[in-house]
Amino acid sequence: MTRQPVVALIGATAVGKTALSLSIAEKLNAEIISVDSRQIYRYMDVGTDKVSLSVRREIPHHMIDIIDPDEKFSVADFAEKTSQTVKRIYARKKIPLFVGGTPFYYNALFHASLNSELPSDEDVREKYEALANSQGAELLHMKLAEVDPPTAERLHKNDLRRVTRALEIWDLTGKAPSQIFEEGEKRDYGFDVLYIGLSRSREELFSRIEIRLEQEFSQGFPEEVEWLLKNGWNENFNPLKGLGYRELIDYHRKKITLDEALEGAISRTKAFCRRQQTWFKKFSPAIWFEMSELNNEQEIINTIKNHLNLNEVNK
RNA sequence: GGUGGAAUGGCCGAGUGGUCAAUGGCAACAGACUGUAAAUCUGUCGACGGGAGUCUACCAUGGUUCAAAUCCAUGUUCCACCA
Repeated sequence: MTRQPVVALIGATAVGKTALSLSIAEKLNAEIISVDSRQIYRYMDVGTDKVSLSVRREIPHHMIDIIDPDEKFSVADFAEKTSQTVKRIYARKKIPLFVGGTPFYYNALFHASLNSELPSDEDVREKYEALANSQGAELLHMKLAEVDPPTAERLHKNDLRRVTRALEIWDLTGKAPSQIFEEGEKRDYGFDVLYIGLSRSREELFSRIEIRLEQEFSQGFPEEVEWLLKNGWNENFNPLKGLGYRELIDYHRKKITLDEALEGAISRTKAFCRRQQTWFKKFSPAIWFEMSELNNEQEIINTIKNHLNLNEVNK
């Protein structure tokens, strides 16, 4: 199978992916595919730092504004839909440029990390969640240890999310997840990625996070959340548990002040930034560029062209 | 000037004679991750050491005691109330 060479711009939140991606997309006549688990949702614009509509008219962006905050959407949905999008972009004789900070999604799309067949059922999941609520997380973990010792061993008993999901899979298939993962076929989309990693010092990243959130808070983020609440969305829907959204919901409920909300959003975003870096460290092949060094854009573009075999054409 | 209260590890804060290198939270750092992933979860967190352990620590100094973050005295700083 010949693999399709593609390029993805990765890096922690606030490193400067977006600005650079626009410039690169313009020069390469590329279309951007957002790899961002929150920009997927409509009506969440300020807090997710979406590119403006007017810019998106100039440079097409995909995987943004595709569903409402209460709709179900999984990594598998993302990977599936995205791979279709890539085909359409190529059909148009343009280049896809992946940009975003959701490592989990990259993992599914480029590293064949997902099983082809893996069922999911809301009701079954809720059954186990309810069990955990009434009987405690430990009991659930013990139950998992009975049906799938390796997975129970791997998962901490407090990690209810994963323990529940493992039991859900077992319940629906009658097989141990560990066995399915080992033997089952993986979803491979046939890409050959090169990661262009953008880096900055922690210190710099943290200060950029602060600045960005302060701006968002003064430029409509609180109002955006107020609007979402008025229209029936709340923290029961996962996307509204995101950075800043959760805090601003508390603010609108008068549980905390606006300053406290900002502070909370900042510190949670910093923690997220660290988590992203933990993932990205392991992404390969990757070439890292230090963003505080100016004028490495041409070098990045050359690297991209090289991977996509666009270089020799003009020479 | 008087009276009362408080000073704890980077920060907040619990602890009132031994089981205290000191609960908890925050921050910081490291990590896990198969359809919720901006979610969810874990570990480290006084210094030195692989560890057993050793040392230095609860404002300062002195004291009581076999033993003090905890009790006493004095001092320093801060807060509240009264003048």
